[in-house]
Amino acid sequence: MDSDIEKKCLKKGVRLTEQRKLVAKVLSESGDHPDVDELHKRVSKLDSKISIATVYRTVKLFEEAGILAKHDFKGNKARYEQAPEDHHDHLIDINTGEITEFVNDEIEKLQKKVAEKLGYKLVDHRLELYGSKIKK
Amino acid sequence: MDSDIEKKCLKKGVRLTEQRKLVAKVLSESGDHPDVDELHKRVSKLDSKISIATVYRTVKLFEEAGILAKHDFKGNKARYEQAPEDHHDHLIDINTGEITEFVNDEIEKLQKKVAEKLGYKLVDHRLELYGSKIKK
DNA sequence: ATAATTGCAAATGCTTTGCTTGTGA
DNA sequence: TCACAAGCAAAGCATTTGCAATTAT
Repeated sequence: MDSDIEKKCLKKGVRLTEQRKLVAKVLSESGDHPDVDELHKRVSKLDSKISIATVYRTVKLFEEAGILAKHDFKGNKARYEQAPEDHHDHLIDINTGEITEFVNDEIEKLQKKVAEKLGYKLVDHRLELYGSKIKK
Repeated sequence: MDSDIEKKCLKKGVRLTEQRKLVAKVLSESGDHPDVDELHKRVSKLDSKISIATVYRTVKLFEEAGILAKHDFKGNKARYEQAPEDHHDHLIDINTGEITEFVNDEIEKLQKKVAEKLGYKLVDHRLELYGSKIKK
């Protein structure tokens, strides 16, 4: 029943407390990209006493350990998702907020190329598409 | 001596006050991407009485009028630049914070294609590269 | 045992806002 | 003139932090 996240904590030497296990559990069962408030709400159903400060501390810790990915989409508060095996980017529906993940190797390669042409080693990047659904 | 920004204000019916003119002037003379604090500092040299609230209100107004572009790069406060004629993206030096602008039509096209394949009309996007300088 | 973690509330940092006075068209 | 803008200080919002009590290893 241990989540992937718990395994990663052990590997990284992150102490596993009851609260951290719950945050890990909720996040590994979330298919979406909740913000801290939403995360706190979900975890509170399992432990009504957990404080939001702990949730903040936990996601920060997990993010620094490479266990979670943090996203600051335009106009929103920070959202989190379990750090994916394989990199992906996001398309955000500007009307509903719905998030779709996508991968495009060609864009990835071009980014690297652009950085190198400018004399940089590409260390990180952010690619977000904002769009509205085409009705058919 | 009127800046481009002043002309745009007239065209958009934005009332031109002394303070707004100064913010416009400073921004059109800035080659970089200052945050509000920095902008306030620069404008204060021309009018020591201008309040930072006015600077905040002005950049928001200008942004909504399409006169300025706002950027929220990772881990930083909001930065502004004069809205460019021709679209460009940014590469941020993770060591120095230095920002380099770039254009890559191929990436632009691919983004549109990706969005369409997912059933969306691309309305906006954000592409930021984070890198470290390659010494040679 | 004891160093790390929690909960709480207070503090922070950036940004916005209410209100009174000042001002551009 | 008079609707709108500026200045100031107070409020807001997401996030962080100090501290005393609790807990994992």
